Amino acid sequence: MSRQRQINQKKETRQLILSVAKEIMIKEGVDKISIRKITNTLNYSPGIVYHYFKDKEEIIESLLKEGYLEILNSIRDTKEYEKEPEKEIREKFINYINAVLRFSDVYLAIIFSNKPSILQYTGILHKGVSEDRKSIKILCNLIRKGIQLNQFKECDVELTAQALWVSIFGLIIKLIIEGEIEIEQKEKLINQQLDIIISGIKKH
Amino acid sequence: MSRQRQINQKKETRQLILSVAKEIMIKEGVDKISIRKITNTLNYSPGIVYHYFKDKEEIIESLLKEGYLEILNSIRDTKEYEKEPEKEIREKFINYINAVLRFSDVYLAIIFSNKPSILQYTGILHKGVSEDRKSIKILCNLIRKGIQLNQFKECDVELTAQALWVSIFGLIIKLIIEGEIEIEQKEKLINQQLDIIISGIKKH
Amino acid sequence: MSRQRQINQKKETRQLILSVAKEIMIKEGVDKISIRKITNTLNYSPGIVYHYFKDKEEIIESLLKEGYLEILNSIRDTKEYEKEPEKEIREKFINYINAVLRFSDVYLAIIFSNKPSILQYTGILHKGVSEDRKSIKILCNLIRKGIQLNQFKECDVELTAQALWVSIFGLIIKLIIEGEIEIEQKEKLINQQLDIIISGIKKH
Amino acid sequence: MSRQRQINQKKETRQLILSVAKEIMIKEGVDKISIRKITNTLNYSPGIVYHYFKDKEEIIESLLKEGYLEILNSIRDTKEYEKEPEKEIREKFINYINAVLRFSDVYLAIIFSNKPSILQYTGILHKGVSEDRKSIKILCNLIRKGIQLNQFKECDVELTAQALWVSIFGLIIKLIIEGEIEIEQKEKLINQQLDIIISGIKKH
DNA sequence: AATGAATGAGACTTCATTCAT
DNA sequence: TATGAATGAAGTCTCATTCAT
Repeated sequence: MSRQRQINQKKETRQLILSVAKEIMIKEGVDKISIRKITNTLNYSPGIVYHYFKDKEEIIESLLKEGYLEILNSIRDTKEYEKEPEKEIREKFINYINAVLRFSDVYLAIIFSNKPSILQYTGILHKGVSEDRKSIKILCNLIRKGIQLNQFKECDVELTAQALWVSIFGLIIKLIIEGEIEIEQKEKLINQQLDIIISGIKKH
Repeated sequence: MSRQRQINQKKETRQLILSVAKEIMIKEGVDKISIRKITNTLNYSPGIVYHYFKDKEEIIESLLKEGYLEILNSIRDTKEYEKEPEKEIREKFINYINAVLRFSDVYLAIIFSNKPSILQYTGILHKGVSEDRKSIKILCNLIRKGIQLNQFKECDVELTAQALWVSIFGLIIKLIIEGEIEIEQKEKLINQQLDIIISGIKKH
Repeated sequence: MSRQRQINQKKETRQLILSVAKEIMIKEGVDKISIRKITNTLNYSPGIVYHYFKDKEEIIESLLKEGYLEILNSIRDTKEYEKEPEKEIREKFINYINAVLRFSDVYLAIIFSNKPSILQYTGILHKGVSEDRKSIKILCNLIRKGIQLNQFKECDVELTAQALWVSIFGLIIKLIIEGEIEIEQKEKLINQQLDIIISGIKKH
Repeated sequence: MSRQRQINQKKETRQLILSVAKEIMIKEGVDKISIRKITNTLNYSPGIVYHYFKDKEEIIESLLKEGYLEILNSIRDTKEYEKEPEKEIREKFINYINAVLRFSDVYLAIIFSNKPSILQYTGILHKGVSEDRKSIKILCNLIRKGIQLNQFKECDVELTAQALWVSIFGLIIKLIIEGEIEIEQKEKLINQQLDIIISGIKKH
């Protein structure tokens, strides 16, 4: 077998393990992941896992980082609307909501991870967050543009961005936890949420 | 021993078990609760627990229900302001936030339980929630009053109540998870959140 | 079953576990002891061990302490010879040698454990040992008496006690390891050892 | 590649494996040696070891034999002092102690090995040992010389050699097991040991 | 000569639960 | 009402070894 072939296969098996781990995480939660469950599903023996991962921790971290990347990637490309920050905010949030809901279990796991290595990426309530969290920075810029265009009220921009973000975050978490919401109701909820918070920052 | 005496003592022991379970939950999280840990702490033997509870599941459920009641109780008594629904909403939410933060671990455990028996008390996104969840009902009433007084915009009252509630919920969760936020920043965040969502429903 | 009966049975089972552990220790060495081996031998399930012992460590410690006590007990009663420290030293060492040879396997296991919890009882080379190890203290006193009686040379008493002890220790270990030594040869070796070290500390 | 070249390389790799095994043994003890640890260190794969050694057992045996040789070699070259057997004995013992302490783990492993192939080299208590154990023979000769020079007392030479050897052996074992002894204390102990046993055989 | 995937056994430990007493 | 002995399954991890490549 060629070297490349081997490396690929190794990656594939890693991926296989991760995907089973992910299934478990989705069905039962992060800390219900167990090496035994994984290898039973794959008809492997427990030991072999340690050929691909240092320990269980590494599996979980890989899992979360992977999920996080997936989410980030799926948000990346939203259009810009030169003169319509409101529209852009709506669209960005809708994209974010959808991306997160697609990886909802991973998202929950990330958000509620108390591993420092992950925590450092998820904090958004501190003062100065707009410097170190890109998504908040973008949101701030949009709000600022809206103010400049005389569409939004004067305000503390960062605090406002945090409030908007947190509002949407609350909705997302609830949508994930409650799970089986009808699609129509879900869309109504999302729209209502956006209507209210945007109406809350607009000039009248 | 009189029948009544016996029943009382039984309740006391149940309560004793629950209180130890609660300590563990707060210190280590819900699913670190174990019968062993409980009985060790109480200098009881493991078996006896099954005299008071069907199984571990029942302990946890009792625990969460109890905690939930504690939170609800601590919100119940807020003044009513005849002509100022806005003020009343603010006050109720502030009370709620404070109550929850006082029992934050229990709250997290409850919120993130996806046990159906608990979800039935915590779900608020479904249509018709204002019928079966008292706090949403109250919120709806306040919104309705605001509309009648021509202070709030016409809207789908239930959807609006849900949006408001979810906004605050998002903030609470973030406050709990991020933990060490300066008190000043915390208050700014709370006020901003309330300002925006209320501004979002007010007539202009 | 009466309370006392129960306690006795608990002790018996503890003892049962210890005795199996001891067998393994003697046959294969201390760190070949395993919970699995113990419970397999007893047709128990592994878990039950933790009902009787905190962990493996506790089993081993109990084992060694037990053996150590057996040895100590068998040395305890030696006569005192008011004016003949030399004679007393000889007799004490001979007693010690015999006691140890009676429990030789346990002795080896104890001596060659480098677990701190055990070393704390067996270490004798450190400065100040005469304060915390009784047998060395006694030896020191005898040497001191010999010096006062002008029978022994002036010397650093503790260091001398250590040297004597270690000399005998070396002989014991060798006797144990080599096992099948003729009794006559054995006695010659013991006497020679004593002759030389005592001659080594005497005044001439 | 020439046949010779191949053989050489094979030997080198064997040696490489042994040296890593030795490091592990010294750091963690003989029975913490594992094929995995060895090959991880060498960036080899586990399987390859079985190309050079039949099994783990063979590695350990090689290791011990090698270590034993090292110890022997490091003692071999001590000067001879024509008229001072005492000085020579001291020096030989000091050399021996140092050599052993340098390979202490190997020494322990050898001493407590119950593999017959090794046992046959380590017995020294039997009558007639001076015929078949070189180091004892040398010691006997030195003692005999001391007697002839009227420096040492008349005695059973072999028994005396055994006593001396065993005394030092006891010290060595203790030094190894107790491990962290301050260097100053260590030297005091060694000197005291030598002083006493030599004083014990000298004429006065 | 060397790799690396895989196994199967075994290590310690924790747990929920049952059951005779 | 309560105990405590016991199980059996599950948890993570390490290891020696084999084998196809």
